[in-house]
Amino acid sequence: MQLSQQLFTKYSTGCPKVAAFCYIAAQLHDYLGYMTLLIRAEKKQQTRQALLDAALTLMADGQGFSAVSLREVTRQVGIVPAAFYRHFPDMDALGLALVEQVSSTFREAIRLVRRNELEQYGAIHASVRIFAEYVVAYRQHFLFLAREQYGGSAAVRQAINAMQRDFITDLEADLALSPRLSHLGPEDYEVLASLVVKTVFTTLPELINPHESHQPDSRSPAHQLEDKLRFILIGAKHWRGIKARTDGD
Amino acid sequence: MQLSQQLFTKYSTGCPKVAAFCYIAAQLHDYLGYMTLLIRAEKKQQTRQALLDAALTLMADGQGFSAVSLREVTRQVGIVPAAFYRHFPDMDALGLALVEQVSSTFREAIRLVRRNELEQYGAIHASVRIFAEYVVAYRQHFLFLAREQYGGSAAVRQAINAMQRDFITDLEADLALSPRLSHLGPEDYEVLASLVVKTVFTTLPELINPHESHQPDSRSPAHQLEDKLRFILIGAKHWRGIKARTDGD
DNA sequence: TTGAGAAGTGAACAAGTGTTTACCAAGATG
DNA sequence: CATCTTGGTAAACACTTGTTCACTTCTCAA
Repeated sequence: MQLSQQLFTKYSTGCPKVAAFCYIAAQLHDYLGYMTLLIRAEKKQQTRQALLDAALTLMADGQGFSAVSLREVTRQVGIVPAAFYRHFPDMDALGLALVEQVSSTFREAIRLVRRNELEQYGAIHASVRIFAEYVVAYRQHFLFLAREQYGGSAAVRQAINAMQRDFITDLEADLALSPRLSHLGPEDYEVLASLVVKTVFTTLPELINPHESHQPDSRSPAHQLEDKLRFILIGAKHWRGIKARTDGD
Repeated sequence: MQLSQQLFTKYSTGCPKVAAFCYIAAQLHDYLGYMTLLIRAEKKQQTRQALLDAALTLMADGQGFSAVSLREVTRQVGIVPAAFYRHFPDMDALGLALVEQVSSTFREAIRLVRRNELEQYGAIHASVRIFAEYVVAYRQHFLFLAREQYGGSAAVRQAINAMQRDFITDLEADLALSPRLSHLGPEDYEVLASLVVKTVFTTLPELINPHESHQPDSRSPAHQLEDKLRFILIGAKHWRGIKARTDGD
């Protein structure tokens, strides 16, 4: 590392014993934990990430993002409140960074589900299972998403909504390619995609806390989500356009 | 009113003139504005209601319930912070009272929709229209519901979830009576009811703020909700039980 | 090697918060 | 009539909050 070499060259004065000592000291220095070994840019980003994680952790106790104070976050990270401003101008800015980060893990989840769909097309069961596992693995991220989609901070809320709309648009394009749904009109795709995405979003809390909202006599949250998507897609398959309005449902 | 009658009987000593005067005085008393005319119990309840309304009003500016402070609420009502404790032990208690109140206006909305359903069965269009109008009329209530269903206060969140489950149970029983859906299993009813209720809940923000989340090129929120419910119910009609799982959707 | 720049410090600031206490005026009650 | 009850008051309490400022280190590059 750079630091160890600096130390090494700084104190090596020709004396081989001192040189050897310095070498060992430098080696030691290299393994003393991140606070001492990182170059500035890395260290800064690490602190920034620690701030983001701290915010998520504090939210996990049940409170919303807007109830998490700047000081709490810095306290959790172990820096002084003023240092916060070296990374974000605002708690809102931190919230937006959080949205960005969380939305990318959501995208990754979708990518995983899609890859599965390509292998064995149409398996809702497998898709939901993969998605549910991913949600559990990234609990905090999805908890943030679920809680703040209608939450207190207007900026965060809007950002999440924008992200959701992106997902809807993507899914819309996807659905339009399906030969099974070629009988739908362009506006039907949009509504259908919105329905699917919002159904997934509302199921997030149940997927995250299966114990909290799950009654023993009913199906598991993942199983319920499966069935819900099935209801929707069967409905789409039998959709007959504008006429269905008076079909009697 | 009770007070006027009290006054009337209290000072009516047999003399007709006094009786007449007291009657007029009592009448006058009834119309002198709420600060001076109410008996204690009524006045207390009125202040209590003012506290509840104030909380809703403060939330309408965009912040979540848990971000509304006790002092803000009392300030808005015009009483001193300490007086809050004459009505609620806690802000959480106020939140729970709010849930109760809001849930009863939701019940009223459902009652209206149901009555319409009886008149002309199966008209999703009319049902959604009635519901949407009601939502707009009681903006603040439904905003509270939409925002706090996953919001910051754990107590409020749980109360709303319990309420939602009640709705789901009711709808479940309703669906089970429909001859069009007699091919569904008992667990299917539950999932279907949950899907419908949650779809309605997630659409609340769009119904409340049509301008905020509505893109000009797509259908109106109410129209979208109609179509979503139609997708779901058509799916239910063509549901073929457990076999549908491998039907290829 | 020196100097600029930036992450983090520590103390101070004016607000705002929830809660408690003693007190008052007025309705309810005997 | 006097007495108790109670909704509301005023002031104080011990905190916490966001933001600022001058400061110390320590990096990195010239």
